[in-house]
Amino acid sequence: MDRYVELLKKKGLKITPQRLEILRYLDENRIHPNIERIYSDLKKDNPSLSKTTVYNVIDDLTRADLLQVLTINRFEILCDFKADPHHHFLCKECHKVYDLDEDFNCHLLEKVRAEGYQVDEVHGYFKGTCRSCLKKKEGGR
Amino acid sequence: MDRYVELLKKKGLKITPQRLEILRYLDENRIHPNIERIYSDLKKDNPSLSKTTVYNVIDDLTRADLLQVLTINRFEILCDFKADPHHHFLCKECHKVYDLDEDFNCHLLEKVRAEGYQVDEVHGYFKGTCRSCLKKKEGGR
DNA sequence: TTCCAAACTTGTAACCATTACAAAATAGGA
DNA sequence: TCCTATTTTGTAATGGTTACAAGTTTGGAA
Repeated sequence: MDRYVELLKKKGLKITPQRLEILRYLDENRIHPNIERIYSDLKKDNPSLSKTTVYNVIDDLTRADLLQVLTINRFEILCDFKADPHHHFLCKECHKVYDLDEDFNCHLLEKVRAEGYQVDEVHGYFKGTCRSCLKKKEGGR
Repeated sequence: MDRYVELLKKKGLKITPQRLEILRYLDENRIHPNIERIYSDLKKDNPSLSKTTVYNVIDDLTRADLLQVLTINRFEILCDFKADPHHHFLCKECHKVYDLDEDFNCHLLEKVRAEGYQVDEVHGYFKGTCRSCLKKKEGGR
């Protein structure tokens, strides 16, 4: 069975050509495209594709944990096919986004610098549930 | 001399009441407010304040490295008075943003979990200049 | 295989945060 | 004190994202 059909089934999402196309596109093009880029690239072979659909599919797939959305800059949302968690480097000159080491490891910053990147900013964003909300949830049971 | 006057002077920015107010507000209220929050809180004592000014001042102060802008979520820009670099935790339940350990240290993730946070996502965003752009810049000289 | 309800896609219209702009006000050096 | 560049302000424009409703498709049930 197609790899992407399988991914969708596993998550209980319906199989649609649009979802398959977008999944395949993001898997095969690891360029962290924004919505506009995804839309215009796929529109070529799928003239009936709507931008609303791109938004909807990205939302669905992100909620299903098949993609992640990068908010690395304030100007656009970038989409990333989700395999192992990994970090990112945004070049402020060419605006390319590079994938970094998959681990949130010791001395990652030093390693990134050793690889020749000039690092001006380091943002670490953890997301989840804080202690007081966890407590509230337990209490609610 | 006022601490904030000094900061602005050091960066070669003109001293204006609006810039001073916003700097003071962000320094004294480490709540990572969005633009709307800054505007409405300061509007109380400065009825003539314009939202455009808040946008302008945040831009100026960020470019001068006195603030940093967090793009931790796709819905809004959060502002953070810039002291030492530090990381952030976004609670997806209450939407609070917590400051974390100042170092990009060994086993930060484990430490965050040990402190009782439930971590679902870890984003590491490095920003600067990539190797090929550095090379281009050298060549351009 | 056919049917049907729920889910999905599409296009348009609405929304709203951010930016552009021009006029008025201010800062700060001469 | 004066003058010019800079900053602030309010309004209007912009444009990415979302809401909505109609049409289409999916996939399970009969």
